[in-house]
Amino acid sequence: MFSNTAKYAIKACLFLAVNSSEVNKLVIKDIAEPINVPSAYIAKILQALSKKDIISSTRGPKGGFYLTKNQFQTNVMQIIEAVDGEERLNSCLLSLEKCNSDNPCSLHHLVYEEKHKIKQRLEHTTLEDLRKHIASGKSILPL
Amino acid sequence: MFSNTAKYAIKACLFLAVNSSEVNKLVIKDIAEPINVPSAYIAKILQALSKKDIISSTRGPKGGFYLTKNQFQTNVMQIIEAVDGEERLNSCLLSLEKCNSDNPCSLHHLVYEEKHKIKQRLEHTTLEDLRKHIASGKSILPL
DNA sequence: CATATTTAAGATAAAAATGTCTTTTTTATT
DNA sequence: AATAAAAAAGACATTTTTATCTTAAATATG
Repeated sequence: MFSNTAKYAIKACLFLAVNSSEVNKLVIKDIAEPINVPSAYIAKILQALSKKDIISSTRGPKGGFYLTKNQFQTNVMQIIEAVDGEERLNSCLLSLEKCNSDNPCSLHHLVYEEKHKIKQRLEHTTLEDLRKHIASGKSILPL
Repeated sequence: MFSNTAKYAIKACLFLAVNSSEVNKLVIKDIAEPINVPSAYIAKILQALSKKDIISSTRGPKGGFYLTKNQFQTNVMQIIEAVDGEERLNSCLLSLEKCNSDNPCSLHHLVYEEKHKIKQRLEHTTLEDLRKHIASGKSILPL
């Protein structure tokens, strides 16, 4: 479905959404530990996310990672695609080059509809949505 | 979702379902080429599937791989689990150890229902079902 | 301006997944 | 019995993913 790296990326963004702001930046170590991802590795991922403008960072003392107001509106799919690329999530279950409803592979009908729904949900769910969800106790943060 | 190896395994089983029988065994080369998987690699996968009794094989001249009548009733999930293990498909999207509806990770509600449906379908779809589906032109074999 | 703190960048390493090659075992056929 | 055809088994190689380490650049603060 998606890579470990994508999971890590989502975890980190979510952690930022809950715990950071432009005036409360978080240093790598303070992200890596609670989300339980090796810090040198999450550093690389954050770097990539920052390059793609999904999160923000500033260097030096008092620096760190954080989300701008706009970045709270990033949806989960954007995070996944930023690290995994478009291909991965859209590829056919049997790796048929051109698998679609007109030319379906043998598993197409088993998953198409649900996969589509999941994708829609990921696209329509923003970090802010998830943050609220956690704030109201509907899901848990422990990562 | 699942590994490349699992895709290959499904392709190979499906190809056997359509093209082989106890009296018409297929040699590795005749499976590898049409499904477009390196023959030494699919050989290893077939070996593993055979060990788990998902497909059958006999050695020597006139030998090869095939499905017994019972084996046509194998469902897709069984094939996936045979090569990927139970863990992979069931693991939480954010790798929470114990993620369930009582203790949901932040993405749980976005995917749970659909993922469950997909799993059910994979469990309820047998090679024989897929074979019929292809025979009646509802999906295509080219793999 | 010097220093300390922090991310950025780049190089390297380890592990896992994918792929290949060689030898052994089984078995049908002559 | 000898031979040839096939899978089984095991060793090895490559690629991709995951992880680490080191150095450079930026920046706040005294």
